[in-house]
Amino acid sequence: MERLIRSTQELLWERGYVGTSPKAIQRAADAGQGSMYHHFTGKAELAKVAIERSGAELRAAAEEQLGADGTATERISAYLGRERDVLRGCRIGRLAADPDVVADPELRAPVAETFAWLRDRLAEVVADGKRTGEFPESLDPQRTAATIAAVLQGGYVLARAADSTEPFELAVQGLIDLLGAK
Amino acid sequence: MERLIRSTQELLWERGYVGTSPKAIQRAADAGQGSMYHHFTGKAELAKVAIERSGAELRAAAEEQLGADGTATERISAYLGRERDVLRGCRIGRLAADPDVVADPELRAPVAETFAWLRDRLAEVVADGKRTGEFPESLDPQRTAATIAAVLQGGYVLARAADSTEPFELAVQGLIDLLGAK
DNA sequence: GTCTATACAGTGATAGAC
DNA sequence: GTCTATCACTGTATAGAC
Repeated sequence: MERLIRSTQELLWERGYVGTSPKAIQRAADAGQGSMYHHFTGKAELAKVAIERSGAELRAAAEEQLGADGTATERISAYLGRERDVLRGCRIGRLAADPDVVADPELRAPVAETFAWLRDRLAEVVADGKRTGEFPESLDPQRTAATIAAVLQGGYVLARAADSTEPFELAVQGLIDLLGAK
Repeated sequence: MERLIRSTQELLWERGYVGTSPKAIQRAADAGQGSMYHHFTGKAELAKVAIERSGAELRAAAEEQLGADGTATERISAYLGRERDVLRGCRIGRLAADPDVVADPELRAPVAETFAWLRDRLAEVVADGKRTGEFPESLDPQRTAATIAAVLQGGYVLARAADSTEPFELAVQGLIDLLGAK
């Protein structure tokens, strides 16, 4: 059951919801049909559990940099620059491309909540930076947070399209330039 | 044949490559099996033609704002702010999430070329803005161009995840703030 | 050029044995 | 709890008639 969830997380990351079949999950988890349908009502419920867990992992990973000691600029730079498997893309952002995920409120909810949390958390850090004078009073935390999150998600898209991490790194560096040159 | 290509463009946009079946294409195009397999060797070749066409359309649409009269700032703002069906996402960027597209050089090529063109074109406009003094000498055109493209692509991701255009608009506005506040 | 027939693996699930 | 059997259907394609 644990393996079913973890295998589903991996497959959703790699192939999305539409591209992931129950059979593939069972194969990857080394479990039979009966096992999967005993623990879960079907593909959708299993995916929901897997997405929720991936969302929690993403939040924990982001909090490692965003909640660390240091100035707002340092924390944001650490978050932007941390080790990432860029060409694999974002395990959560990837699901936003999936029509069946977006169409099903149960599946979309954990995706929506993860990004809502991330944007709020980034906005807090930006607001911290305004208090300390790192960022100008004119900077809008909500907008800036959305921009930061979007650069990461878009960076993944550009990198996968190019089959190269370069566009991701350029986009992140361009953002850091813009944030710093204030 | 024309209808086959156009239907494939629509379906790829909506459901991606993995989620689009030959049968669905035929249904949408109101064409039979024989017709499709007469004109194309299979799903992959038809998709390649469809992606190439969508890429050309994206370039033409972008050039409408980026190649218009006006300052660099005006052209970039017009491009960022033009009418978009945000919740549908980007017809090209969407394909970067598709494992079978990224894995097949024939399918990935038009996606890669479209974004390579877009980043170059944006970099030209940024360079124009440096010449006119709108942007500071310190601004790196390649990086900034990647950031702009990433904000759009990431904005789509955040918007679809939230089932709302708001995150897209916030991210774009945040970018405009950062570009303008120089 | 387009149609119908056919093929064979895979999808997503249910049923019942153990 | 897990296994195997079965099912109706779809995915992707080939073959051959018209």
